[in-house]
Amino acid sequence: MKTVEDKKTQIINAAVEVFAKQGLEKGKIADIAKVAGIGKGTIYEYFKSKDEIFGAIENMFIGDSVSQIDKLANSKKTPRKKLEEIVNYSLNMHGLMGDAAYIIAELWAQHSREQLQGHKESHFANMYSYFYDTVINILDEGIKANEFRKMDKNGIATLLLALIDGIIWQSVIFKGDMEFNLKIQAAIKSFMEGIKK
Amino acid sequence: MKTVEDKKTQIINAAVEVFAKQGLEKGKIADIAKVAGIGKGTIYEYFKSKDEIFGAIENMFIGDSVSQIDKLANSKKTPRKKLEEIVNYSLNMHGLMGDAAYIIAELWAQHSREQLQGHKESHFANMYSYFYDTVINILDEGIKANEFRKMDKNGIATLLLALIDGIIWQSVIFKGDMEFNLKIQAAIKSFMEGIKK
Amino acid sequence: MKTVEDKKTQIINAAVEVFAKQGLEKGKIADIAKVAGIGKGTIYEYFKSKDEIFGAIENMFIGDSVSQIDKLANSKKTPRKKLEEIVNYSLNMHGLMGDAAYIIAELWAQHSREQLQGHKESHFANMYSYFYDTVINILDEGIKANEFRKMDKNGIATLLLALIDGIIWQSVIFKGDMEFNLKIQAAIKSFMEGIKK
Amino acid sequence: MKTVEDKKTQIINAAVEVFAKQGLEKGKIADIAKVAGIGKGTIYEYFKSKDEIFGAIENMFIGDSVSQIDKLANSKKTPRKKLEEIVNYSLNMHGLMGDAAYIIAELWAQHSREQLQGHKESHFANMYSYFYDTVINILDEGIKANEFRKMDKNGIATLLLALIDGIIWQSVIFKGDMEFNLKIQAAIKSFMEGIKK
DNA sequence: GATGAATGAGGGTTCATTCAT
DNA sequence: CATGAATGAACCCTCATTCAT
Repeated sequence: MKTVEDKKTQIINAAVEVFAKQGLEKGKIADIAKVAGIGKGTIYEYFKSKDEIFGAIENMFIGDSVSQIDKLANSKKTPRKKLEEIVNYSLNMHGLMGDAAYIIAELWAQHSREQLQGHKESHFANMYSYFYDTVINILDEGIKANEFRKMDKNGIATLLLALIDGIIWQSVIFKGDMEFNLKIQAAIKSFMEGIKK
Repeated sequence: MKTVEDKKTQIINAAVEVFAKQGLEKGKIADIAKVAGIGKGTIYEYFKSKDEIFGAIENMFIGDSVSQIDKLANSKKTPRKKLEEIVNYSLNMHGLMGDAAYIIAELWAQHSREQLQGHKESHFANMYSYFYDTVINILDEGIKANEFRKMDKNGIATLLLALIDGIIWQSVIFKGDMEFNLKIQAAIKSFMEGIKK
Repeated sequence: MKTVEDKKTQIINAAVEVFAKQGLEKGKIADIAKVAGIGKGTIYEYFKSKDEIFGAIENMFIGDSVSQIDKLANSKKTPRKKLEEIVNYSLNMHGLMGDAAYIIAELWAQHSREQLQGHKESHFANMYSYFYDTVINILDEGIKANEFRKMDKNGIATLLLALIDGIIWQSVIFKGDMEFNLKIQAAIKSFMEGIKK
Repeated sequence: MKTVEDKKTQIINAAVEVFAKQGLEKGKIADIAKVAGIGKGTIYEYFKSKDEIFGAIENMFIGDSVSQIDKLANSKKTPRKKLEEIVNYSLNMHGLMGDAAYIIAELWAQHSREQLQGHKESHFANMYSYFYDTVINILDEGIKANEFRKMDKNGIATLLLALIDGIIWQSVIFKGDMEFNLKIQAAIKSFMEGIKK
């Protein structure tokens, strides 16, 4: 039995596919409908507008990311393992979300523009602050457990988050380049070396 | 006396202003003309299409970045100083290019999409490879000069580039947040500490 | 026990309410269903199309008007009294039919257009001719009864019908204006004075 | 040389033709463009929206009517002659404005609806008040000139305006019916008889 | 009979591009 | 060269109607 939520998900998935291929603005509602295998009008039974679809994708991405990071942060693993898994999750996200990275980039830009113009608060900024706090906690934990050396936690946390973003960002461009994946692994190792006791 | 190049620059500047405020797709040719203080038709005397304006902005950005990095890399400074200045240049770029960061993000996404679909080669990827090689050289230089410790150069270079991108990316969101600027400085310092001898 | 006719009436009433508020074209079937407290699909069990609902409203209006005028015309009152009551009935119709006056205006226009284009005969025109004959008869009666002076019956009948329409028409605009109501009473009195013996 | 005003008039004329034939809502912008012999987009160079076209038609109608009535009221004719000409002008308006009567009816209904819902003040109501005052003045003039008998001016003025509206309204339905025209003439004559000294 | 989810034709509006001046 | 009036393809969204349940 299909619930409303199922249907929404079906549409969102089609939308992600279409927007990834054509871009947020060029992606047509008609195409989303075709991909979802439903009629154009049906989409409007579940979303008031194209903008609302944007919002839903954004929320899905943010929700998924937060819950995933949460799960990793609250696991029984060692701090070092936690950090590695957070980085790897982010790395894999591109694969997990399919081509969603393009979409996130555009939503991000769009959102930031609107935020700048005072239209709305940034969900992305909130997400960031949350991730930042989470990383700080793990670092603390690691220091107390004598696993990490004493460090400027703010600097390292910022470095780590920037690293993750940078990797995602670049992976958009170097998609499918095997050599790039090796470089990333090397980068992560170098980072972890830098903070270990 | 206005050369053709001057006029093109005038249009590009107007385009950057408009696209930054409205986005690549929502930014209208009519608005660019208005901001540039010329007629709508005149734009088409200098650019064949809106897409060509996108390309010109992209080239300008890549050209500026490459020449700037080049200049820094070939200066007489110490390797450590060179790296710091490269990072700082990138950091300031957001300020230097005004609101161009939004635009770059969208061009990037657009470009990656087209690349994925086999339409054209990625200027961004080329730019990256170039930056990567430049950083590797500086690291090499630093190790030989006994300024940097022995390290996995590939990992560290990748880490550095990702750091730069991540910072730019996040600065889009945290624009104007003073605390964020402090965190960035801390992150850079942490990174430099990690590679020094 | 609800008969089919009851259900139709229920729908018509809802339709009148909706059309009065939103107009014939802007008034949505979905809203009618909501107001009627039934499902959208149910409306199509009783009416083949939106146009058929228009027709039903029109028929109801014409039927109500004709039967009412008939009743008044065939009553035992004096001719003068009859005319006064016909006018007053029309005057009150606006109140009786709620906001139906707007609807009638639009149906009228729509109908006239279709008639002009040869699509169908005008029920409104038939209704008019009937009213016209009725008034002529009452005038005759009044003249014979020595209650009305000799007159050009055609002219006076036309004048009276136009007066009624004009008042309804204007009352749409001056709805709720007390002063306007006084003016109308004065107009009717003036008219009656003009035909009395 | 075509001015902007000329172009607007050209579009309005096409719009009147289209709306008269199809109705306000069913009349398509595309059709207006076709009738005007211009491109669809061009219409939006001169009018912001379909609603603005409605407004322009309304203003044209009201402006024309007011200026015409004004001219008649301020002429050197006798009061009786003035009234006759005002009535005749209104009668002819249907012919003068082509099929505009249908349009006016719908604008009227639309406008009244909006007014009722508090959206805007009614231009039509203002026009009415103006006509009313004008007629009162003429009646006054006629009484002083011993041309009209003493009367309830408010009643007679209201009667006259209602007569005019009623005639226009009915002429929509009886368009082209010669007998109807005779009846109207008879009605006017009857009215004039009723007020003469 | 009753329902409302699904549909897609249709229309208002936008805007990149053209071209006559 | 420069212009901006004109254009029409394109697209979002609405809503009357259908039909499986």
